[in-house]
Amino acid sequence: MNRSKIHKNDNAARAAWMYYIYKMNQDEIAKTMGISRQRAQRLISLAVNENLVNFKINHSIVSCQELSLELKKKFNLMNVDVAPNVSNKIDKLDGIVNLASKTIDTFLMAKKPMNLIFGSGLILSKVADKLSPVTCLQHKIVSNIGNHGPDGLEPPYFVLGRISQNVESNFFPFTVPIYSSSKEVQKFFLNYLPVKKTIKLIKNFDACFVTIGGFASKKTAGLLRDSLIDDDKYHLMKSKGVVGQINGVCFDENGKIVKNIDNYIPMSILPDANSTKPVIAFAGGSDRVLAIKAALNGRLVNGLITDEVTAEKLL
Amino acid sequence: MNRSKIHKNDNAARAAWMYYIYKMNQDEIAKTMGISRQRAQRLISLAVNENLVNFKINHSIVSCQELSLELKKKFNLMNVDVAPNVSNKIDKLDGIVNLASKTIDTFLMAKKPMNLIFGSGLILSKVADKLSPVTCLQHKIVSNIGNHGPDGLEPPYFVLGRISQNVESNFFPFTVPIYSSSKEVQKFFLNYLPVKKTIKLIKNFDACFVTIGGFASKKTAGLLRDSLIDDDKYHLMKSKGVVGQINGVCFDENGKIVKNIDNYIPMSILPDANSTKPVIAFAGGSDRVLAIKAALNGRLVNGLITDEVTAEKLL
DNA sequence: ACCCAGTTTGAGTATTTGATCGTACTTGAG
DNA sequence: CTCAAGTACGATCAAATACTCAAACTGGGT
Repeated sequence: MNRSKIHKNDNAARAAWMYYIYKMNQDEIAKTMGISRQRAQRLISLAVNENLVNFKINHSIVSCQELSLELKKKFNLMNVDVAPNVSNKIDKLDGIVNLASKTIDTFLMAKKPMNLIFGSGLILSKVADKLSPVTCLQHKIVSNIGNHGPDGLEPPYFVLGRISQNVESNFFPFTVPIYSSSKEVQKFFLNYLPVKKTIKLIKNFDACFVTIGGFASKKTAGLLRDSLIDDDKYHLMKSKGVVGQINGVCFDENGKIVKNIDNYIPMSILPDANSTKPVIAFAGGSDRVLAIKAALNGRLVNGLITDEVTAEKLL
Repeated sequence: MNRSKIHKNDNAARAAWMYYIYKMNQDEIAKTMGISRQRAQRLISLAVNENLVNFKINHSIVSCQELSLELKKKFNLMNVDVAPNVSNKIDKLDGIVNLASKTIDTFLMAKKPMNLIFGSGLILSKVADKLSPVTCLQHKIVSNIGNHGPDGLEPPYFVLGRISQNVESNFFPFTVPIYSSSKEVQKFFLNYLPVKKTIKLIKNFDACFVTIGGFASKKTAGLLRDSLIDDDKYHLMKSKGVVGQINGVCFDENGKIVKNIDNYIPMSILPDANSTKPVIAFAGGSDRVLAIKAALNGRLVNGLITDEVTAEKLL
């Protein structure tokens, strides 16, 4: 962040204080700051867009709270949050994203140094964009999914880069392919010193955040949609019982990892099932219910942030 | 909170979600919830009034942060927060109140059971009104200032009662007069079993929140204004070097407690000076600078939440 | 069943906010 | 220094939001 941006954000934050805390209107703010009303308006909306303002709803809506308690009990989870649902016109993910970013914010605020592991996925990248700007040099922020696809391309949702837009910390990308097609390539990377060091960080994680990808149909399978795999591989995987994936690691309806898929060796290092450290999934949508349920049953994750409709379907 | 209020708040929270998180407008919200637009508007403003919505500004305004660091250093404090200043038309206390309520919220959210001690004063009572509604039966919320004035009246800012409007917890009022005019009365209360028990809780505090009252002039001296003392006593106190008070306990410019004021034995139990536990004062206003400085110098408190102008004057 | 006091409701209206657009200013390359 | 591209600005207008008030609805008491 450069000096002028800090200065601008400073003014934006001040305007936001006046607007949201002191409940002044834009005219008054403009007068106090000696600027035009429009400028005040723009500062306020800048503050909101830059995530300088956080809206937190304190009241746990009864139905959401009930759902979250039931989910906690049924799947023996540490951490469940359910965002209330809304008309289907609105992107449901916004609610999950909001709760998720708050959860991550609290981890980032912690004084105790931690290794925080981030996977990949649409929701996670949206969450990354919504994190509050903070400096937390005490932590290490590590990716546990490769940073290039089969053809060398950056994968569609490169979460670490987005986090670093808002958060000042120490970032460790995972410099391997998302999956490798041969044991030789896999072996090379696993023995490559920088990678070995990152893997050590990942294995010593304090909290891990992932999304869960569905596999129900061609349209809803993220791996396929993002051209990380082709049609043939998709069908092969389906025939082996794959119902979902986390970071490209595929699992069946019991949440057991499906290995031995020809030419597909996912390189992501996931926490072991039944971890005692928080492994929190952000996921929702009816096309993912099966995948989420499988991941919970297999105890691949022990925390979930989802939306009301998905929560109901999981029960 | 009765059932119908919970139900109403539920709807209010839902509307607030849609408004502040999903960024829907009132028309859309009304349609989704099947209510009129006006009703949607009322639900949103209800949510705000009932503190169901929290506005948090993430960006630490550079000048405020600098002030807070300087204060921390100069007075060797654990905890300083400075609210940005604003036109003098607006009540400056709002900023302090906002930061203060957030600080207290985090204490209330803590899982670890604590004895949280609350004093008295205008700011504290405003803070109490702004606390987020939570249930925290793990804590004990204790008053360390008497609950009746010299003539038996409830003192003007009865903080505990206000807290209990928002917070579900275990409350322990301090059932003594604010001050007693004779050693006999003092003795009686100090030996009265229920009071003894409360004193034990107070002495075992985990965090203590107070305001600092000024003494600069007749108009600004809270004790006098609230008719807890009369003119004669005010002048007597001034002549003994009193510059401020916390919970009615008077101190001089070095923060030393002034005792031996005829017929005035304050009954409040304050933490010892130099406490290692957080003792946080919420105070601002130019008429209190002297009092605040004295309290900080005497290490009667080790944390301060104030506003920009006051912070500057303290340095 | 009826009444009354206190709420709640929605239509109408005033105020506030957000978006558009042409102009002015800033910046950086040549 | 000049020009082009991009950015910021404020006037104006459309949209959204907050307020007011009279009518309708409560529900507790007779």
